[in-house]
Amino acid sequence: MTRPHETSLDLVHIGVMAERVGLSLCTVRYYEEMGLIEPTTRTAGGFRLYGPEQEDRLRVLKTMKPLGFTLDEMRELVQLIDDARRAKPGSRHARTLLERIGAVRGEIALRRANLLDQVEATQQVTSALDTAVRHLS
Amino acid sequence: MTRPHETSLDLVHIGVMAERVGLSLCTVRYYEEMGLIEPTTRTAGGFRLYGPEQEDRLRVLKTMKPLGFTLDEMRELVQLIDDARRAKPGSRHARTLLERIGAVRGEIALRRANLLDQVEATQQVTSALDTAVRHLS
DNA sequence: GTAACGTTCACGTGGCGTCACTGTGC
DNA sequence: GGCACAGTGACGCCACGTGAACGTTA
Repeated sequence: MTRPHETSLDLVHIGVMAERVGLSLCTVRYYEEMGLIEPTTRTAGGFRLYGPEQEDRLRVLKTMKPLGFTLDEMRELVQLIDDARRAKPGSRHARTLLERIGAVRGEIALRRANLLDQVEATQQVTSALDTAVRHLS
Repeated sequence: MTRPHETSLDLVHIGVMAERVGLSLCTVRYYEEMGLIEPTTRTAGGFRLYGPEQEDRLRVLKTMKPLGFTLDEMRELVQLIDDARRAKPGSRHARTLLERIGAVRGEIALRRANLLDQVEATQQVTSALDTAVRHLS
């Protein structure tokens, strides 16, 4: 019934969106300045309004961040996903996109392996602490 | 036999040490400026010389870094380990140190859990890529 | 109308990287 | 004595955080 033209109903202010995805207002605005994301629209007074697709985008960005990617790389990735969404399946363009996606997946696997290494490394720190504990008691 | 007074023989320059532990010269010098570590001694000309115990210290610092600790927190930790090494076992001081060590271990466990969460989170990014791949082929 | 929330702009911060230039060590 | 290595500044950078001063909205 209620199909108010075209645009979605659940547009939210930056505060709500930031809270939802777990990023600070500052970060979201900075990501916009760096060209990683844009609000769906703005109010007459200039307030940013975000729709659900922006929420997805922000979630992707948030998960990428701790993997040690730079903002440039993160922009590349979300761009890539966007392009893929819009590309004609099976087309020539689609194939080159598939290749780039493969490369990105490789990068992610690498970072993931690094994270696991770091997890193991924590053992060394705790064992250093263990030594201290044994000495003290 | 060879007990050349007191000091150890294998003192190395900053370049060698940095290479060994996998930190940059800049980082090592910066850590010194921040009070996290000091060279065992210096040459007459002013070159930094590091002994094995400094290597241990740097390794601890290097493993702590990716856990997201600030330099202040890292300084606290290495100080703590130092104090523990020097404290009289079973003493009153030793007990308070043991408490602080326990707290630090808790913090490390927390960071470790965070790392593991991030590892899982990579799945979400790759699955977003998978969706794109399925769409393209 | 009044709080809470938002805007832009400018400056600060942490943890280094990067010169530039000079001084050491083998 | 020559050449790599090291020394100390000073400045630059990224990814935000932190106000200030002011406008918007439920």
